Parts: sequence; structure tokens; C-alpha cells
Amino acid sequence: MIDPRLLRDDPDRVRAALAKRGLPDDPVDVALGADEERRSSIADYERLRAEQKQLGKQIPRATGEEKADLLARTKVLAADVKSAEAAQTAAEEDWRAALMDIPNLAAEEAPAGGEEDFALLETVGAPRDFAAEGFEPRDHIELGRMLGAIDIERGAKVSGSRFYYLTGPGADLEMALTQLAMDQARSHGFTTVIPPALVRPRAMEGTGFLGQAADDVYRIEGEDMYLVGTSEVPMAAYHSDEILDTARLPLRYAAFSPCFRKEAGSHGKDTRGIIRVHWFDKVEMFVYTTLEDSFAEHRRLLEWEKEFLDCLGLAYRVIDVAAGDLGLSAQRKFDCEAWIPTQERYREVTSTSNCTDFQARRLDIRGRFEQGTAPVATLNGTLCAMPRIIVAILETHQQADGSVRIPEALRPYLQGREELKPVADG
RNA sequence: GGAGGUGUCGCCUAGUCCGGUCUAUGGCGCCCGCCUGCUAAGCGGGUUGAGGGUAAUCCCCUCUCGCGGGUUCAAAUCCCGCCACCUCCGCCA
Repeated sequence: MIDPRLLRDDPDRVRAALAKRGLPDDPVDVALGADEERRSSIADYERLRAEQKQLGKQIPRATGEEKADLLARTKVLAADVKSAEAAQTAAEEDWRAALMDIPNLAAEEAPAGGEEDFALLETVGAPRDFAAEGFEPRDHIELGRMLGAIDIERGAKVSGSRFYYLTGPGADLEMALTQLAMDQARSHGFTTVIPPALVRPRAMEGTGFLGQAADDVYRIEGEDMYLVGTSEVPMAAYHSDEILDTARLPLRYAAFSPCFRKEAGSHGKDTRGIIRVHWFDKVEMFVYTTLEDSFAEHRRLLEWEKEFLDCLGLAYRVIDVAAGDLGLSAQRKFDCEAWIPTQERYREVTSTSNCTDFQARRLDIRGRFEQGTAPVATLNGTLCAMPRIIVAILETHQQADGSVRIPEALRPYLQGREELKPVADG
């Protein structure tokens, strides 16, 4: 939710921000009108209510005819108060709904436009040249099968398309990656967390996943509960309705959780393999800090993401995501895209967003500052999304015989193994 | 899942039976001031949050006693629903 004050004081800035995302600006006028309506209904209600309280105070002291008269007047007034209150509640709801529809204002620096309009920030490492090495790389599906690491057929049999089993070295790899990621995060002062993956609507809505993105969310039938698509959801809601001690900021958490996504509207995309799946596990960084510090913190999250990719020996590039592709909550977003040899292109493996005070305002998370309380800033960043990192590792570090060299950083978590070797059919 | 209990402005707590004098009591903590050679003690004052009137630190008003409804002229207080926690029983990893 954007700052209602900003909308009232400088609506043109909000209009410009919508335009930058390629969206129409009529929500601005809707919200402004709702704000007018809201404030006049508040004034109406409060005037009636104050009168009612005044008269009510006189009743216990009054007697006889005077009392009967007061009772008659307050009885009428009570009905007026009731309808004024209902009008006020309705106006507040309309106003809030209108405000909730407006996405966060994109950063000045974020490129304008849609998905294709990202800005390339940097390229790290060079894609491996398999032609020069004299062999054709195998894709992760084939490697996963040869190594006994990924079982896509049985995943489909049991759960349907876009499901998989990680087995043997595949399962080991996920565990190792999880521990490596958690160790890295811990060393940078993060608190490790395992959050609930099932949440109430409040958490989902507060993080911005129940608007246009609702199609992608699994809901539990008859329960009013949702499966989270990322631990950003339970971690943002973690401090909801709290006033944080600003001396303790930033609060940094590294959360491991399963993630569930319907992937509605992506039919036909990435149908093979485990690039795009309905369920995966992920280690996510989540930070609460001040608005002023959030921009520097965003850069720090990006550096920690790069540190993780670097120690896995992956080639990747970093992009500054365009305004139109930011999603509802983000003010700015950086994606790291790893080179996938058999696709011969860079694919998103991590993503970090600065949501400024947008989610904090929705979830009522404030800090106590000298001037009073104010919403804090929330940021999130992927440390390790398992399937995509496993894909990148398998394809990048494969050898001609189908074995895969294990990056040194992972070896301590894989019983010292230096490579994964193909196995006979399972 | 069943039965019973509890939920008050940071923490503890009075008030709820029997509706109005609750503008919610007191203690602790915290903040400001006084006193004191310093410290402690003592004395005085302040200390939930949100919204509206306002551009506004002052001032006025409304809401806020877990949340949402209802009854009533009037609800912390009475009624209903929900949520959380505690105790016991059942079940379970």
C-alpha cells in the first residue's frame, strides 16, 4: 500500500509512476474520490457520536419529563449514529480497497517498460565452451536420470506434471545447498528460520499475492488457508501488527521453506525438466530495516546472492528489472540469471526486491522513531532456489561421460565427494 | 475432536457478578524536572496506538479493554460468533 498522504498531496507523482509501469492512471482518481468520501463520512459520524455522548451523560442525572424527553431524542440519534457509522465503515473499506490496488512506486533508477526492457548491470564469469572441449552438453533431465538424482517420470505419476523426486545425489545436493546457504547467511548475521508454509489470507494479501497474482496461489479447500509461493510471505507477516525497536534494525532472516505455485498462464513454458515446477524448496533472505537504509540493504542482498552463485562456480548476469515487471510490492528488483548451457541462455535463479514500506503498511509493521512511529521497509532476496540451482550446477559442471564435478564449496556438505557419477538404471 | 478456564493502554494488575460517576486503578519499567558533594533513596509530572478537524510540535473531537457482530438512550461490563493461550480427556508424529 502506498502512502495515503503522498496520494493526497502529490497525485501526479502516483500517476507518473503508474505510467512508468505501463498502467492506466484511473486508480488514482478512484482512490482520491474514495479519500474525500471517507473523510466526510468520518466527520459526519463523529459529529453525531459526540452529540450522542453528550446527551447520554445527562440521562442518569435527569428525572421525570426531562428524562423522558432526553430518552426520546437520544433514541432517534442512536439510529442516526448507527447509519452514519455504517456509511463510514463502507467508505473506509472502499478507500482501502482503492489504495490497495495501486502498486508500489517504482524507483527512479528502474528502467521503464516491460519484461524485455531490463537493464543489464553486469555479467560474471563466462559460459563454458563445450564445443572447444569437444563434447555436446547433456541437459539436466538426462543428467539427472543418469546420476539417479532427479526422477521426473515418477513425479508425474504420483503428483502430475511439474512434479519430481530428488533422489540419492539429487536429494543430497539439496541438503548440501541448504546447509551451504544457511551457513553463509548465518555468517553474515542472519537468523535462520523455518517458517510455516501454510498461511491465513492476511499474510498473503499483505505481501501482495492476492491481487492479480492470486491465480498462481494454491488455496486449501474449505479452510481459508493458502500454501505460500515463497517464504517471503510468512517472513513478512512474522512481525505484522508490531512496533519494532529501531535500535535493533536491520532484522535479517534466512528462511527455508517449500514453495508452491500453480504456474497458471505458463502452459507450454518450460514443460520439460525442473526449471518451472509446482513445488520446490528455497532459502530466502528477508530483511526489515528503515526506509533510508533499504536502498543500501538492497545492494547488500544482491552481493550476498552473487557470493552464493560465485562459490558454486556459475556464470551469470545481473539485470535491473523494468518497472512493468516488478510485481505489486517491489520498488526495485535485481535478478541474477545463470547461464544454462543446453538452453544457451541466461535463466533467472535468484531475485531480490526492495518493497520499501509497501508491505509494512499493509501488514502494519512500524518502527518507533524520534518523530513517532512509521512503517519500516521490507526486502527479500533468494539465496538458493533448489531446482534451478541444481539445474545450473548439473549442466555447468558436467563432464563428457555424464559425471558432474562438485563445486569445492559444496564438498564438505557432501561427505567430501568431488564428483557425482552415472549409475546403472534405477 | 470433546470439556472447562483465561485474554484490560511495554510488563504485572484493579474494574466485569449488579451497564452510566471508566476521561480505565495501582505497581514496575522508562522519560522530564526538583532535591542531593556523587550515587542510591525521596518528591512532582509524563508515559497505548490510530484517524479526523488542520499545513502544524499546541488544541479540540472520534475510535481503541483479543477480533467481529448484537442488545441498549448508553457496553471493559450483558448476549452471540470467531481467534489465541492454559488445564484435562481423546487422537497422533
